[in-house]
Amino acid sequence: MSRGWKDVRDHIKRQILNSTYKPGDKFPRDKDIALELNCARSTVHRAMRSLADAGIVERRRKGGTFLKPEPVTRTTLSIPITRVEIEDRGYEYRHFLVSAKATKATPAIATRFGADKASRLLQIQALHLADNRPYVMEDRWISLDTVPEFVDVDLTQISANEWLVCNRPYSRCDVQISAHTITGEAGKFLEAAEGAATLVLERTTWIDDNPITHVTATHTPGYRLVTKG
Amino acid sequence: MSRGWKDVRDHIKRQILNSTYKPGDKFPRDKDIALELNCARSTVHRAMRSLADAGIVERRRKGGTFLKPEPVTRTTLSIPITRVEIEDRGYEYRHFLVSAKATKATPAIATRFGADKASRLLQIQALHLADNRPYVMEDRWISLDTVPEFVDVDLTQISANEWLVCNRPYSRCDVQISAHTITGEAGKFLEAAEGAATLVLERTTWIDDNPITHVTATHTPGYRLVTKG
DNA sequence: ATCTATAAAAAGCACCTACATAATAATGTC
DNA sequence: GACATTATTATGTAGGTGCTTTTTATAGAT
Repeated sequence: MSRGWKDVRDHIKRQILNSTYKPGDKFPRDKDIALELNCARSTVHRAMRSLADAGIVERRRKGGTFLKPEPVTRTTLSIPITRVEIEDRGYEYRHFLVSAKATKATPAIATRFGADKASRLLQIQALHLADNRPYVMEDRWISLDTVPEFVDVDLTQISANEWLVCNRPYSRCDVQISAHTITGEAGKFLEAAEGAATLVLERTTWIDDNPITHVTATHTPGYRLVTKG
Repeated sequence: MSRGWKDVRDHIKRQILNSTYKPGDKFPRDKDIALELNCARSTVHRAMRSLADAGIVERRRKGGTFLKPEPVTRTTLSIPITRVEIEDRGYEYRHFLVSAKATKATPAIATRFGADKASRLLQIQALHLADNRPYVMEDRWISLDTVPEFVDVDLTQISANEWLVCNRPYSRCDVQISAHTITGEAGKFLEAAEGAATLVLERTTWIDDNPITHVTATHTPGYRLVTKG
């Protein structure tokens, strides 16, 4: 009947499309689907897992496989190192360290990192430039408890962004995206008109339960974030 | 040595962490890693594929497996049906059809859909409300060539958003995120102050090579998009 | 009736074999 | 030397077997 796991996946997708299964419905057991399509259970398993990864289907041991009650659009956002992002667009990259100082956590940071883990912090402000024009301004907090060796990094040579991404793989990353009108200081550094809309990305990364860093990246007006999925 | 594919994955992750492999480096063949870790090639394959899916590693037939030259933060964005998003936040959902008319494609839409596929279009503007307060305004184009049955949908009963997501699974979806200051008409419907910053999500969905719909969703000021990964 | 232990069911995983596919390297031809 | 052909190689996939894990359902004990 069908040949590869992608065919099986597409077959099931098609059934979802023409309402053979409706949201919340239970699918037959992998074994039975395999029997029906004349393939191995592992092939159905592979197809179902890909559908589960895509958020289309939900699988539970013993329970079986269900069509997700409410379809969700799931897409992948790729955030490269800022230098790479700029160079990929064909611009010359430069970065500029605005300030770096050890400070006490603001309540917002303390909450985000966990009250007990927000000691020994470094706050860094930096500007990334594309062809000498402002591209993104970042306001970053770094946990020196988690990354003590960061104090030895020469931030005139490498940006905190690049050093951390390259040297501190993380196990978890939260991202928040919002829009703001530009405020005084950021506007000055970004050379943007007062009141312009900017896209702001906030990222927090963790290694196990230890916070590595939290960045608020304010982009120049007109910036677009593109995803593929 | 190791037991499951997750152990193999974590073993490799650990090696990446402590610079056993540096960006751009080539990994041994799956077979050799399997030999070294005393497990089956398929187990290594499973682990490597998960690392490839996560964007950490790159695999090429014949070529082998490489550590991605430039680490990329990859995160997943989930966009539920607007009704569900609003109800999940504990608000009462309502939607309001502003306008629906058959019109000619703008150059922007023609480019996006493909010049030859931008005939027979429907343009819809709708407002989604949470507890009777504006939540998001959508400006949508629908290809009636791809979705002819859409003309029979009663948009006072169900939003175009929900009908399409539930009835027209797509094979591809592009998302673009940007920030804009609110303009006259959208500002009126969203009851937002002139000049406020709004997060704008543009989505285009396709079934094979046929465009289904393109939406520009303008959110109320203060909206935050959250991802987990 | 309520809680608890046990059994059963379905997905998940590990391992194996065999073959397919695609990209590269080596070779031959002009 | 430039180009086409062929061989090689590492990943990708299909199929099969047998076991594990988790969760549900059931039977038993109080």
